Amino acid sequence: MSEPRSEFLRDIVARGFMHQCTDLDALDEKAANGTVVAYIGYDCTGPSLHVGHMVSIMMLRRMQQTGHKPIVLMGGGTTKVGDPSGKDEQRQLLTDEQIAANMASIRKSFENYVTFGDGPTDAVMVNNDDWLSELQYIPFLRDVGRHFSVNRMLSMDSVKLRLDREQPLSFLEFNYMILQGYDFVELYRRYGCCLQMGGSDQWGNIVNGVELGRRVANAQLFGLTTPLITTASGAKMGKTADGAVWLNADMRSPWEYWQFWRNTEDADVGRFLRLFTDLPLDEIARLEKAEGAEINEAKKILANEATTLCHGAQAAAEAAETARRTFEEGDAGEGLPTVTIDAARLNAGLPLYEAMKEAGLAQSNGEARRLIKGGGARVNDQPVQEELRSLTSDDLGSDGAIKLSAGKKRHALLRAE
RNA sequence: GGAGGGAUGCCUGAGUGGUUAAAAGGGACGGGCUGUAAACCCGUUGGCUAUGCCUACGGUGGUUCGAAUCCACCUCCCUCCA
Repeated sequence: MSEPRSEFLRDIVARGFMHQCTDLDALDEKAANGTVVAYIGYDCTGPSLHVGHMVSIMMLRRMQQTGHKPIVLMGGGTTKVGDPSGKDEQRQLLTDEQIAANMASIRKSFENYVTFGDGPTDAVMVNNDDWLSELQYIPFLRDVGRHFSVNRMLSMDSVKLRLDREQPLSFLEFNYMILQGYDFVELYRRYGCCLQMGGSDQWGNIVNGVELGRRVANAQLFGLTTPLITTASGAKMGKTADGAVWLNADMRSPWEYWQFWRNTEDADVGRFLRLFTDLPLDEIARLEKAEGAEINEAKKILANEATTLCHGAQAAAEAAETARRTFEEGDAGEGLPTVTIDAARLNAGLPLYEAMKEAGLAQSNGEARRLIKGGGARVNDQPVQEELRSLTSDDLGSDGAIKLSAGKKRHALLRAE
């Protein structure tokens, strides 16, 4: 197809959100002529989403901005069943209260990206437990199961891969695609939802839903997937030194969030600006042209924009200022993660490794000691030689804090009281 | 139901009685070079009250001076046969 007619598709194609679509022309037609209701499904086993979810979250944002209605589907029902995939990571069963708490927490994050409400283009959040838990086995098999050919299910990638590798596949798992397909039909009936989006790994499941909709509801449904986002060096995006980059501020501070984006590889800057910020495309084109060290300016803009969306403009500005003082002036930025310890311990001489552990710069004393031994630790920007160096009140700077560093990028302030 | 094979550190995967906190690779972290980038080179990679102690090779018991390694039972997985 040439240039899409609808603003929605034009926007997401230009920004790199498009991977595959079941019927791009027909969807374009529909989006150009009216409001499209679309959904993306999320797991709710945890209280927060992370950067790996950002592409789909931004997708919903783009939708709403171009006049359509996003639905956030939470997999409360499927969570209850428990996903048997992954051999050492069987999901613990969560109680209804935990699921409700997780949903509420995730919804708070979403509120930064889409507007919830009752209007025609307001977002809604729904839980598939509302209908999945009501299902009755025999009627479900008769109404929905009859439309799934086992022959075809066996040929689906997700299944075939498992079988080819001779890995186990439980019947429960085998049913996942059916339940997911059913979600789509249910959302169509309840909200007139006609588009499901998701990562490229969801393609098979999405197509199943589209098919099922045609068969049981005679509906024309659409599926659209986003590409899997990896960094230019091929790594899956969204992990750092200590795990996932969560969106909730209490799990990952805005400062760390800002740092995550600031540390983007050169080759990814343009792509990420298009995907993860609202900046106009022509401005991004200008920014990504920067050569050499100048690209760092674009990275700062990326970090500012992404952090503003997630944590607000003030938090982003504070993180940027902390970064400027810490990295460009070699100063102890006020906004660095700060831990407070008992002054008595400092007076008595606090082993550096212990302080580093408590400041979150190392997971264990041993790791901290290795770090020191390897020359990666600094106190007030002075490299540390002795592995058993102790901190005392003499190390306190003029601002009453000791700056601890692990490597060049991870810093923390230690205050006594 | 029968026969055989397997379960090792973050992951893959060696190791079949002591020198094994466990080869090798990956990943991750740190150092060097840089631009808070990539690539490359080097180092580190169980915990602790740290020249020692503790925990660890699916689980529980046992044999032995000594077990990831041998035996018994259990759990889970795979293959073949019914």
